[in-house]
Amino acid sequence: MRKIGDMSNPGRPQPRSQPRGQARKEHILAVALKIFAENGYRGASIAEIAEGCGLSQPGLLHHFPTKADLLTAVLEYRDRLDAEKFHVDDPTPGTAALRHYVNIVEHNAHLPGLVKLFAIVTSEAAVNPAHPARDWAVGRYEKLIGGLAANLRLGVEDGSIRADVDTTAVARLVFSMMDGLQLQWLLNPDRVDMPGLFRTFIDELTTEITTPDR
Amino acid sequence: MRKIGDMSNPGRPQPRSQPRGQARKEHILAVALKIFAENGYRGASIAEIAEGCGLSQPGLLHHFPTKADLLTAVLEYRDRLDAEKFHVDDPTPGTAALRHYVNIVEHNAHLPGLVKLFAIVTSEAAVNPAHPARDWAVGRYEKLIGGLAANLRLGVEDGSIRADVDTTAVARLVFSMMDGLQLQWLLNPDRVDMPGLFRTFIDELTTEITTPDR
DNA sequence: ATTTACTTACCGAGTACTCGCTCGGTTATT
DNA sequence: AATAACCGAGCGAGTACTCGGTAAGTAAAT
Repeated sequence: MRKIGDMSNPGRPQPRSQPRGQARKEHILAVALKIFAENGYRGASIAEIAEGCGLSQPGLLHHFPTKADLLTAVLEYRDRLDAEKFHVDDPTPGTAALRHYVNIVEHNAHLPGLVKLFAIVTSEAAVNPAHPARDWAVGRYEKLIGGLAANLRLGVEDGSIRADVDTTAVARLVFSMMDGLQLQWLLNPDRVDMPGLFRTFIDELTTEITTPDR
Repeated sequence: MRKIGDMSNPGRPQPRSQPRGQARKEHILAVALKIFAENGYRGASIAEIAEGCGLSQPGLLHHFPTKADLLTAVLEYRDRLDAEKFHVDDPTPGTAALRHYVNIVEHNAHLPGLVKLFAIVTSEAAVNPAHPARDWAVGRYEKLIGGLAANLRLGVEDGSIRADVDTTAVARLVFSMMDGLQLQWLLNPDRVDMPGLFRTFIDELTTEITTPDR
């Protein structure tokens, strides 16, 4: 715990508590994201990231003591930002939850850097059990799938979704489709309409799992 | 062209034409596959592959002059083997083509090494335009999607598949689902029933695109 | 208001190591 | 005699990370 708030001019909005290293840190995270995204973990070098920040190598390592620390900081930072933007923890019962992810995919279509980061890091972690982001990747899927499945279960309870639907299985399919489409889109952004394809998938899925009117 | 066959003992079945370097080469390809699969292109080292073959580094480079050559040789070798095993170019009209891929996914569930190789190399290529396997990845999707779409179009022509189905879009969705499920399965093989999930997806998809009986 | 004590934010130089790849040569096969 | 199949040694570049230091800022004590 540190006491910082009570300085002489409380009126100034000021970056809040963090003196200035915080701004530098966020800058580093932004640069690191881009370089990790295009080269993966092993392919990215601390030197390159440092240079992109106008720092020396030891200068960067002052803020993030190891390369693995830097990667996990980038991932956590992005997760935190995303959790704020899309309030993923709010309950959105039923098929509305599915439509929510259509919006996210549309949003991601304008952020290839982010998509690349998640694609490459997830694959690396999937393929190499010792990868520094392994726990992150496993936990991320758990969180995503658990959250969507919970929302779908709410839909089952209120009767809008058929009772015989395996909500976890559906959630897995949804995120598989998201990730698979991202790969094709990154390889061929002009010919692959990622949001459009995902939307048709979600539309068909929605009509399938919705309780039929009688 | 090389003339080798006419040696003194034509009765022996012998590995066919290639003297012995061919056997060594295939051994190298098998070892390289495993190491590329678990570390990606950049993360894998020629030294490690050579050691796994009982060769020195220059000894390996005698057979494959550069690292990129070795990777593309591995990928082409696998493609050739797969094309022989699953005769992908045979026309299998209609939804039978979809069921064919269910079999392949079931088969892949016993070959995590292969799945890893394709997952990591595809992601690397998707994320980095200068990746040595970029053309391979783009061309592979083109071939897979084109082939499946063509088979689906046959189904449209013979009336078993609805005429308003966008066959290319459906093909893209199928392979997206394959690749996305592979990631989740690699991260969590015990909890993710990859073939089962893919089969339910294909089943639902099949009923959707089939012409309704009237 | 100034000194003292401490922390933060860096950098230059270097360590020990790995990387892909080459050169010059030897051995085995045909 | 010719070619294929190697290997030992080494090159130049890059790797993550460390060491020892400096300069600046901050907080409390005087």
